[in-house]
Order: sequence, then C-alpha cells, then structure tokens
Amino acid sequence: MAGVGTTGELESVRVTRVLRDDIVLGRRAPGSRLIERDIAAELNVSRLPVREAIRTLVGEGVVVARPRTWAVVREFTRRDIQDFGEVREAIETLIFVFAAERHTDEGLARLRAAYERELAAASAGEVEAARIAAGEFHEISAELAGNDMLSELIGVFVTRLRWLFGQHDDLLAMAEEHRLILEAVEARDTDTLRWMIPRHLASGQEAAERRLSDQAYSI
Amino acid sequence: MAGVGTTGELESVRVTRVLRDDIVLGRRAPGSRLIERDIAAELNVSRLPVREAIRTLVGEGVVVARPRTWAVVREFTRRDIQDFGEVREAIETLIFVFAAERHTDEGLARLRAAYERELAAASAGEVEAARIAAGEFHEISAELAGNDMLSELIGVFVTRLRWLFGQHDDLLAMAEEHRLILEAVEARDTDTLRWMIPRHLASGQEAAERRLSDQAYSI
DNA sequence: TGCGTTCCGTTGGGATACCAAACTTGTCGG
DNA sequence: CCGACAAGTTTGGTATCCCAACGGAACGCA
Repeated sequence: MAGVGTTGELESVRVTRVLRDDIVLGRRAPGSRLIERDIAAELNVSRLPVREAIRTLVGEGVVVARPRTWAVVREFTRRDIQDFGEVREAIETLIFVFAAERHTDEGLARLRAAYERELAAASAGEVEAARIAAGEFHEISAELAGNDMLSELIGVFVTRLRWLFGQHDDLLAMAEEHRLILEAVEARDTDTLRWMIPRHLASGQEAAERRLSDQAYSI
Repeated sequence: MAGVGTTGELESVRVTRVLRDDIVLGRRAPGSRLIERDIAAELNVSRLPVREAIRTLVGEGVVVARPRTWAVVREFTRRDIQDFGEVREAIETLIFVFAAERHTDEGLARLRAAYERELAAASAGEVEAARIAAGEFHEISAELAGNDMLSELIGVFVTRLRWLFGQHDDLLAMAEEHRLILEAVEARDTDTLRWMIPRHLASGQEAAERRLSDQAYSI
C-alpha cells in the first residue's frame, strides 16, 4: 500500500492535510471540482475519509459544498477578502492585546522563536517555511491570550490565513511587522497594539486584493 | 419507518438538529456519552449521518470528541463561559456597529419583527419561542452587517448562544435590552452601541455563570 | 491497602458494495 | 434563443464486516 506505516494518524486527518495543502498551494485551483470517488482513488482510501476531509475544509472556509453535487474549491472574491479582514481585525486585536496582558515568559520565548524562524526563512527566501512560521506566530499568540476560544477560532482561520499569506509577496516586510508586534506584546503595550494591528492586517489585505484583481479569480 | 416523508431534507441535517436540541434543552446532560451505534438505532438511521452530526456539533462547540472513543456532551466551565464572552463581545460589537452603519429599511423591518416576536413570546412566558426569536435577532443583525463571514461565525456561535440563553432567566429584561439595541441600530448610533453591547452581554453572562456554580457542571 | 498491569469488551475509523435521489449537462424542439 | 426533457454523474445513505485503540475492571504485587 501507499503511505502506510506512518503512525497512528487517522486517514481522514491525512486526507484533509493533503487536500488543504493542494488548495492553499494552488495545486487545486479555485472553482475546480472535488469529486469524492476520484480523490479517494488518488489517495488510495475509501470515500469516507475524503468525505470527512471535505466537510472539515468547508468548515475552514476554503471549500464550498452544496447538497448532492460535487464540492468546489472556493473562489474568493474581493468582497470575501474584505469581510475576512474586518473580522480578522477584531479577532487579532483581541488576541494580541490579551497576549500582551497575559503572556508568561515561557510563552513569550516561544513567540520570539516563531518570529526568528519566520525571519530566517524569509531572509533565505524559503517561502513556504516563512508562511508556516508566520501562521505559528499567530497561533502561539492566541495561546498566550489565554482564551481557548480564540485558539479555536484561529485554528479555523489559519487555513484562510495561509491562503492570504500566499498572496503576500514581501515576506521580509511581514516579518518586520511581526517584530513590532512581538515587541509591543513583550512591553505589554496594548495601546500601540490597538492601532498597530489594523495597519498590519491592511498590508497583507492589500496585497491579496491586488493579486485577486490581477488574476481575476472571481467569476 | 419513522419520520420519513418530511421533505428532501438530508438525514444528517435532521440528526444534527435532533441531537442539538437534545443537548441545548438539557435532555442530554453535559458529560453524557454520544455513542454512534446507539444514536443511529434510536433515530433509525445508519451510523454515517450520526457521525456527520457529531462532527458538526463539535464544530459548534457543544460536543467534545477524541479519536476512537465516544464523544461526550461538552461540560462548560466558568472559564469557558468567560472566554466565550470575551470573544462574543468583540464579534457582537462588530455586528451591531456594522448593522447600524449599513442596514437597509427592509432589513431593519425584519430585525424589528424578530424583536417583536421575542417580546410577545417573553410576555406570554413562552420560553423556547423567546429564545429562538432572540437567536434570530442576532442572526438578522449579522445579515444587516453585510459581512458574510460574520453571519458564518454567528451561525457557529448560535448553538452556544442558545445554551447560554437557556441559563438566562429574565426573558423580558433580555427583550428590553434588544429594544435598546434595535433603537440604536435604527438611529445609526454606533457610539452608544460600542458601550451598550458589553453591558448587554454581561447580564446574560452573569446569569450563566451563576447557574453554573449552582449546578456545578464542571468536573 | 494502594497501585501498576493485564486483559477483554466496547467503540470509532475505515473498507466495500449497493441503491435512490437529485443535480448537471447536453440535446432536441418550438 | 430559450425551455423542456433525457441520460449520465455524483452525493447521501444503508448495510456489513473488520481492525486498532480505548476504557474499565479484574488481578497481582508490594
């Protein structure tokens, strides 16, 4: 058999990861069909894990499924990105402000480590590694915020986040913004964070919207 | 067979609704087991729709599932309710402020209709009807906010919301608070909303926390 | 008695085969 | 050009079977 013998990992989790990466990395284009049987055959599994994976990705907002037809990779419109940004601004402000108020030394060290991984990868031009580290920066911040619900939310957002980051060209600029956030969190400077976050998001947002109008993903 | 012939509704949707109501209405207690085979037998369906339903409810945050064991109805701790409140404050503020800025006359009329249904039900002592109308008040507000992502979020939150409302005894007080919100939205008075929402949430929050410490749901 | 270990029944994850409902799509006729 | 219709696809669901992993209780040991 194919990838057997890895670990006790559930097939549905594996399939989810494969499909998610396919989508985020652009190997499955927005609008393309996700047909259970075909995917099951490709990955040497039954339709069941594929079904679960598709549900999960619908929950993460990168797949659209209507009853009794195929699901498709979601096509993000300019409007979707704008909506996402509005919500993200509120959530991330909450996260970083709470993180500033509640972080421990141990947690801060992990946050700094993620930033340093991101910076190193960005400097070396390792695009995917930088994006993953950037995602972790956000996830760790949510943990520092000491609010499980925020972590849960970020967990769902992070796929869309990866998609957005995929559109964000200037990795070094993003790392620099994360440095400023890191320092504000360390100094417990919530006032600075409250005006900094919207700006931070705006830069990634603009890049995504620009890219979108170029490639005309929307219908 | 049992409830066949209703409509083209998907079994998984029906099962989800049944389980959700069981949980929110307290017919399935926090901590009680959700065993696929048993539930499937109870509802005369196969295990698949039950599986999907449980996944959905995990997504809505009212069920906890670990791999390869039974799922359980979530036990909310005081901390969970506090975390939820913090996030909800940010999201709902966003919703009502945007609703105030962006609502149409038609939308406002629907919001008022929901409020009036809530008030009527609360006055008549129809608890469940009042709670449903209160939930719709929030959902319609999210629509008025003109941000699909907010609607999506509320859609996920609404089950937990119903659970919280289940702890909220004074239906008339809640309806009165919704009237104040409704008026502020109508007047596009965002400043008032920004300080009103936290107060509105706090009242429901307190009731939930009080009830929790009485019944000692947590471990 | 207190505690770690072993063992067995239970339970979910997955595979396979099959069917019905309904969604797509292409075709034909007005 | 548009709508009705027919054929092919695809999902949702059922029914079974199997296995690995988990939970819990009995057991043995210190």
